[in-house]
Amino acid sequence: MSHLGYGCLMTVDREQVLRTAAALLSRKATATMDEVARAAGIGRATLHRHFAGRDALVRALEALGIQEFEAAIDQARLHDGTAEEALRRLVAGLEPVAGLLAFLVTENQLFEGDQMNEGWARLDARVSALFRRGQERGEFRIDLTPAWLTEALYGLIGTCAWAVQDGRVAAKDFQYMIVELLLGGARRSVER
Amino acid sequence: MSHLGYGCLMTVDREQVLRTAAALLSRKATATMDEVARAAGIGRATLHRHFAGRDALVRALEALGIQEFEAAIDQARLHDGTAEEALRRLVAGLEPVAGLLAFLVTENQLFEGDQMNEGWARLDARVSALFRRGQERGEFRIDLTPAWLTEALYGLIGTCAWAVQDGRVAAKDFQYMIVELLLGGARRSVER
DNA sequence: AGCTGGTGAGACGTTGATGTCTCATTTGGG
DNA sequence: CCCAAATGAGACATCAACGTCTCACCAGCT
Repeated sequence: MSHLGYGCLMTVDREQVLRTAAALLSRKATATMDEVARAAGIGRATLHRHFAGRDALVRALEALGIQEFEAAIDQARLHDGTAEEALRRLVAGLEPVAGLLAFLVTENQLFEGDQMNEGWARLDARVSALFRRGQERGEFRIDLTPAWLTEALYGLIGTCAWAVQDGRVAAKDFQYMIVELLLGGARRSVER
Repeated sequence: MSHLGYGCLMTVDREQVLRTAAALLSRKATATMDEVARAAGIGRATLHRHFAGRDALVRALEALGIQEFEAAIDQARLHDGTAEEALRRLVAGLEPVAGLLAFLVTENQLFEGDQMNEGWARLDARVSALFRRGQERGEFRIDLTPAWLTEALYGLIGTCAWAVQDGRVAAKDFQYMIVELLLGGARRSVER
C-alpha cells in the first residue's frame, strides 16, 4: 500500500487523467466517457471508478483547474516588481495549466450552478487587479479595461494551447507568443 | 408564395436560427436540440424540418460561418492600403459574424471529416497573408508568426464576443478592444 | 507461493436525446 | 371567404451513451 491517499502503484494517475480529459473535452465537448477513457489510456470502468459520472468528472476538472490556477497566481507574486514582470511570471506558471484553463474558459456550462463560480470570480479579481496595478503604475494603457485584458489573457492562453496541440505554434514559444502579443501587440514600434 | 427559395412569410428566418444556435452551442456544446430550438424561439419540430439532425445543423453552421467569413474578407480588401487599415476593416466586417466564428474556432470536431477543412484553410491562408504583408511592409513585428497572429485574431474575436454576451465588455467597444489589443498590446508606449 | 487490490473487458438494464409522426392552429394569399 | 403552407405541441419508437455489475487478469506485497 502506498503512503499516498489514492491507491497503490498501478493506480491511475488522477491528475494525468484529468489533464488528458481537459485536452480532449476542450476540443470536443461531446466526447463520450469511453473516448475520454481511451484518450487517458484507461478503461471505461476504471474511469468510472474514479469519477462517478460525467458531472463528477467535470467538477473534478473544474476543481483542479481552479486549484492550479490559484497556485500559479500565488507563486507569481503579482504584487512584486513591475506588472509586466508579474504577468510574465504568471504566464510562465500557467503554461502547464493551459489545457485545464482552456477547458474552464470554454465550458461556461459550469457556471450555471453558481457555486464554484465564486472560486473563478476570485481568480478573475486577482488577475484583473494585476492589470489595474499596471495601469496605475503607468505601465499599461488605460483605454483597455482590466476586465477585457483578463479575458484576453484567458483567450490567448487557450488559443495558444490549441495552436501548440495542432502544431501551428512551437511549444517553446508558448510564453513568448502570449506575453509579447498581449503586452506589445503586433504593431512594430520604433523603440522596440 | 414568396419569391425567395425557402418558403412564405411566416417561415423561420434560417440565418437568425443559425446565429442563435451558434451563440448557444459555442457556450454549451452539449445543448439539446430542444434547447437550441427554444433559444431560437421555435419548436423542436420546426428546427428539425429545417435541419435534418444535429449533424446537419452543425454543417449548416459551418457552411454559413465560412461563407460569411469569406464575404467579410472579400469586402475588407485586405490588399488595399496599410495592413493595419485592412485589419481594422476586417474586424469591423467580422463583428456580425463573431458568434459564428467563435463556434467554428471552438468546435474542431468539425475538422474530423477533412472536407470543409479546405474552406477553412483557404480563409486561414488569406488572413495569414494579411499579417505577412504587414510584416513585409514593416508595419508588424516579425517575431510573431503570421500563423500565431491569425490564431490570436480568432481567439480574441471569440473571447470578445463572449465577453460582450456576458456584459463584461460593451458591445460598442468590440472592434476597438480587439484591434487595439492585437495591434498595440497592453503596454503603454511613449509615442502613442 | 498465496493474497490483496486495482484494472480491463464485456454484459446488462436504464435513461434521455433523437428522429419521425400526427393533428390542431395560425398566417398570408387567391 | 377559403385554401395552402408552415408552425407548435405532443406522442411514439429508436438508439446511443450512461451507470452498474461481474469476472478474469496482473502486479506488488507478505
